[in-house]
Amino acid sequence: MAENPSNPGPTERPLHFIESLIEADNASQRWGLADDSGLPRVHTRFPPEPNGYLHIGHAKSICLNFGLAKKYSGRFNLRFDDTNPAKEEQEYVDSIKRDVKWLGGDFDDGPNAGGVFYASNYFDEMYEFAKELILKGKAYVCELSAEEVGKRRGSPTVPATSPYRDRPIEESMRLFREMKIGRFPNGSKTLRAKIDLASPNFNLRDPVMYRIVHESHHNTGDKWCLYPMYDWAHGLEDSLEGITHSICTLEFENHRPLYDWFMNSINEGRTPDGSGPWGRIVHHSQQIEFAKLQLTYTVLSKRNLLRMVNEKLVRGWDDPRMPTISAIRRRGFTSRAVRAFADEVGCTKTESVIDIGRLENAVRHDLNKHAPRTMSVLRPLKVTIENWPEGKTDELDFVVNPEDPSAGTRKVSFGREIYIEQEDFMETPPKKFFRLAPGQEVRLRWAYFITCTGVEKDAGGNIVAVRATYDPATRGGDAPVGPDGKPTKKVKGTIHWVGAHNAIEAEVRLFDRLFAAEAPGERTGKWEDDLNPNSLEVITAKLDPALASAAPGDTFQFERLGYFCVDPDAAAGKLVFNRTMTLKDAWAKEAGREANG
RNA sequence: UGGGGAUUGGUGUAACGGUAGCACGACUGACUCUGACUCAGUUAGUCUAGGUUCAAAUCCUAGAUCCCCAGCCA
Repeated sequence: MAENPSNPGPTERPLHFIESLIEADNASQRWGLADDSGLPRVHTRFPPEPNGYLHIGHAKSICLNFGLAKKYSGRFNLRFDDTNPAKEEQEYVDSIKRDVKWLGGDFDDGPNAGGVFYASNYFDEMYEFAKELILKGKAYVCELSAEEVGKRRGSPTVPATSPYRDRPIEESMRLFREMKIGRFPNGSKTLRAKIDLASPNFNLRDPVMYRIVHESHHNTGDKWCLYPMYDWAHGLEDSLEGITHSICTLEFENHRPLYDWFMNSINEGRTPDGSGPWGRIVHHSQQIEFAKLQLTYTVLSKRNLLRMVNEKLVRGWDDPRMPTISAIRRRGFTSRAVRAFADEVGCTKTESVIDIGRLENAVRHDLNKHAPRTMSVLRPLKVTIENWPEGKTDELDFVVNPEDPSAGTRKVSFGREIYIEQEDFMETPPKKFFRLAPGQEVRLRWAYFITCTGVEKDAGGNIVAVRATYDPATRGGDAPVGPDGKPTKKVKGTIHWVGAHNAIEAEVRLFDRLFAAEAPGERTGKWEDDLNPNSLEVITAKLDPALASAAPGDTFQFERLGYFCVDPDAAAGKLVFNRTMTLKDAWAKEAGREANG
């Protein structure tokens, strides 16, 4: 993760609203001082439910939460909010840990590590707190079925009802204990908070705190058949971990009154020194909501991503076309680029949709600085240099990364037969086409100037090969210098090439956006209708032989084409590359303009 | 027809009663052995209507539009 020291890093940007809030808290020492650093306490967390793979939207949250801990010398926890055994799996726990770590969220290592936690490890404490609420007359066991509760829910102006609301405390206590030891079937009873059945905020209409689920849990096994609901559990998790700023997305704004009600109810009757019947006051974190990330040309919901995987619309969770963290990692995005992107798009309460181009640019920007270059040809066209001797080769210097002088140079081998890109040749070129054409001279990068002398076609009239002559005075790609010290000739175009005598072949997977519409599903109501049929093209390319030793995950720029990385599918003797991202292409734009008049 | 939020160029995002700024995109141009990168310039905005004020994106009033909420999901 070492940044180039010559890179000044991200420029100063103004504080966003959460940072302002934290700085105000720090100034007033609202959360006290940390024992180790003596600095104002800042403790954040990322609390995923392990029921799916993390995606780029989660990345924004991870970068936000970890970034705040880092910025204010605080701590960052990874916490699995695993309160629903029916949906959660160990596979997801493992993938989430890997993805958070990859993004730089160092939850268990380094100065900001807070640790990894599981809501399910707090079930005993939560159970005790629940009994306290029953004792305080703030919770009761309800025997309405889910269906009946629905019917009795009321409307914005009509209150809800429950016939069990005023049952004696002792009775609720007895039933709650019996719920815990498995005496009742699923759905037969719940523990409900006694708040306000007439509240216009439905979350306060006596919400369920516990439901009975006879199902094995990935962490606690069969110890429990009683599972806490999100609203009840979440504030307690934050409290137990000493979280200062409990950051979540906008849809939880309506839940904040409930979050606070639970904490205030627990603290009712508690004292700072623990005197009195209920003990010491517990920590009450502040919930803060921000707008989650939305992207053009992208579907970002766990439910729909799961469908894409299950219905085999993609090859899996880590199909490089997916917006999951594991997919973009496989595709070759760097976590550095994702972090820069997350920082650039900011953090507000405005629900905005970010142009996917911003993410793509962040990746280009990062890889431009770091990716070694190669010359590789995706769609080969053979060129024979007629005035180059048969069998002779020439070893020429190639600059590994012009953006990074320390990367140095290496050799590339030139010969009588080479491959160039099909689209770098036109028999009848338009005006601003600076590449190879009959009678037209171009530079072969780092090699020689060549002039096209002829075209070979098959019976169908398709171009199958090209003939050319080279200028021996241009070795290395430099035009000869005249007596005045100036180049004697200039060419407008420089194209890449690879020697036919030593090129290696590899599978290359060309990805395009998974969706062809800016807002998938907007047109017909079904995002499936906007799937891009051309989101994957697999070709066999002619590569720079230096790539023969590349290992999975290695990233390169194929000059003039884009960034490519080795896919894990690669095996000994069988290279597979993913196209991470194309380069910007001003010529494509120009050519498109000409085509459209 | 209840409650909770939001609204500034094409897209994001600042400005917290005192010159509407920045980034991305787009468009020009410069540079270039990657039609890349980089650099310079241009473009374009305060949801609407009233009001307060010397002065309003900011304060007040009324309205408009969009998002969230009636899971024993999170």
